[in-house]
Amino acid sequence: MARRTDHTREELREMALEAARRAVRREGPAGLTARGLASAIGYSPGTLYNLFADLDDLIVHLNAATLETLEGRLKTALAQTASPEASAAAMVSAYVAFTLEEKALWGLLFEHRLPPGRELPTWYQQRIGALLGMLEEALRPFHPEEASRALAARALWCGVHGVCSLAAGGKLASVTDQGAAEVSEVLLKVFLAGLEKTAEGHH
Amino acid sequence: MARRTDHTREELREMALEAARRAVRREGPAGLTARGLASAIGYSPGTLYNLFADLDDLIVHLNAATLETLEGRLKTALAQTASPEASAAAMVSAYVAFTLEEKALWGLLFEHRLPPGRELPTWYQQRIGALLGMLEEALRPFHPEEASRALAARALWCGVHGVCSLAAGGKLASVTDQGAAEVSEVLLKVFLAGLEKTAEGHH
DNA sequence: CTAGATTTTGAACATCGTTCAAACGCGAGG
DNA sequence: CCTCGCGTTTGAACGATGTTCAAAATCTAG
Repeated sequence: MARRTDHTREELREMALEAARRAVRREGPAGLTARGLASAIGYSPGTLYNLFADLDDLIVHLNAATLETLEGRLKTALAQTASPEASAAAMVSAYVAFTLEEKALWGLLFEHRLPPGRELPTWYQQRIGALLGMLEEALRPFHPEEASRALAARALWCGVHGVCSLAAGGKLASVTDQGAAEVSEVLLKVFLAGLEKTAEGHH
Repeated sequence: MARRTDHTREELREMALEAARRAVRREGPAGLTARGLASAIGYSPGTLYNLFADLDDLIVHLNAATLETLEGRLKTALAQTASPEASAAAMVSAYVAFTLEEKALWGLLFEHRLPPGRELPTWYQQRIGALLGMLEEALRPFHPEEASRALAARALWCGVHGVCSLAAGGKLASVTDQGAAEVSEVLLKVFLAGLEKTAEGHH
């Protein structure tokens, strides 16, 4: 048993990741089992360990793909807008929409913890940084000061992330899932209003 | 072996929860094992299942205690302030401080997911509602309109929660942990400024 | 066609949550 | 003071988990 030419190594990795995606979507993170994934792609558990160091490594790659998808969504959302207000609103609503659409994958992306001692790859952190950069750019018209804009962007992004985090976990209690859009919209509007006000104050 | 009078049932539950606390603090959620907890309190694994339905049930009770502690922190923070600005700031900084102080417990509180089908107890949701109520009350001077204040409070709380969530997970990237305080402070200030501005606009 | 290189396997190990019949110790009734 | 019974505690057992690795199987080069 050693079918060499059934699939490329890269194909196998992709198949495993897709199987993982399906499992997470269907049963949550608990559905991610080595044996389950292996049988889903028609291989034995041991083969998975030729493709990835271990399940944590597989999850990191899955998360990277999710992050890439999210990045794409934000980019297209941004491309279809004209005014600065619309850009910011589009980014936020795209972020929220993606979260609600892919609750489980999004949850895995931000809640997966590596065992202590292991660090996230640097390109991973860089991707998150890129997301922040996009938001920071969208915030430029509202906050001309170069120095503190990064901090403001980070604050706003954290805020929206918090809404998504609670919504995805079903911990917004009495608020429906639809409510996540409303809450984030309020957060954005009030925050932008605050930015403008403080900008006025500095002139 | 059936030492009846060693400890009350309630004492046992408390011992188990305290052992769980220590384990989570030391090794994260992964450190929570039935056998580990049992040996930590000097009993056998089976005994744990006389005290709690299962590990998920134990975690829910642990989270309830954590939530209670957090609630207490916010209350005392609130009691030591005079002005509305100080109240809001005190609540936010108390929330952030608790998060950084108890990263693992806080993470367990918000990131633990029950297996699908099981719901969180209602008193649990009510406690979260109480937290929101405190913040909403602190926001009263900034946002007189009764109707939308709840939404504003929720939005702000989600925002602060997002900062904490990313900070506790070490996903604020280049920002140090100390940065969580700064980010949340910016979020609060800008948000409050925005609230005042919109309030002005409505009169 | 053969031999070397590589991929794949699946049994094995340790550990996990959870169950439950049996063993045990304490308090009440004689 | 003894005994009986009830409730507590145990720990072996079961199924499932992640992970390893020697052996088996297949492909490719010569």
